[in-house]
Amino acid sequence: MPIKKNNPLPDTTASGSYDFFRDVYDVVRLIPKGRVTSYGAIAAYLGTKGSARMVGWALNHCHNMQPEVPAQRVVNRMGMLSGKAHFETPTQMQELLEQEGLTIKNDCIVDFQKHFWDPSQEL
DNA sequence: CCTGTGACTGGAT
DNA sequence: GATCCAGCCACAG
Repeated sequence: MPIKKNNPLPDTTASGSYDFFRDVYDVVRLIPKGRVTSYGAIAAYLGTKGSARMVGWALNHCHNMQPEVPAQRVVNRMGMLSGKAHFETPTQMQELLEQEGLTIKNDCIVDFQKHFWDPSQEL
């Protein structure tokens, strides 16, 4: 179930209809430090299972978002940093994760399963 | 309105 | 196993 709480994002973006985005950002912000989740898990939690791409697409717009979204904690189901290219520098995503106590090897989170955080199970 | 494009995923090949 | 393939759906042009 979507979070649907009153979370007034600065919005702007003219187009309106930012419900999906807002929900994605809300869930991502709830990911505990040092834990990670997958696009699919978030999509499933929001009730749009199978639309993991939308989650990734939403995160692609999180750069100008306030408050900031810890997008580094969202990776694909294999635990790979598939979105690192979309950060300010290609190494920032890995560095951020390492700062949170995770180990990255070959763009892959070591013991991904161990640090996995499933919103539909934890929330 | 129609088309192309994804920070993805699960099942088929 | 590794790869391919087809859904997925919001958005920009």
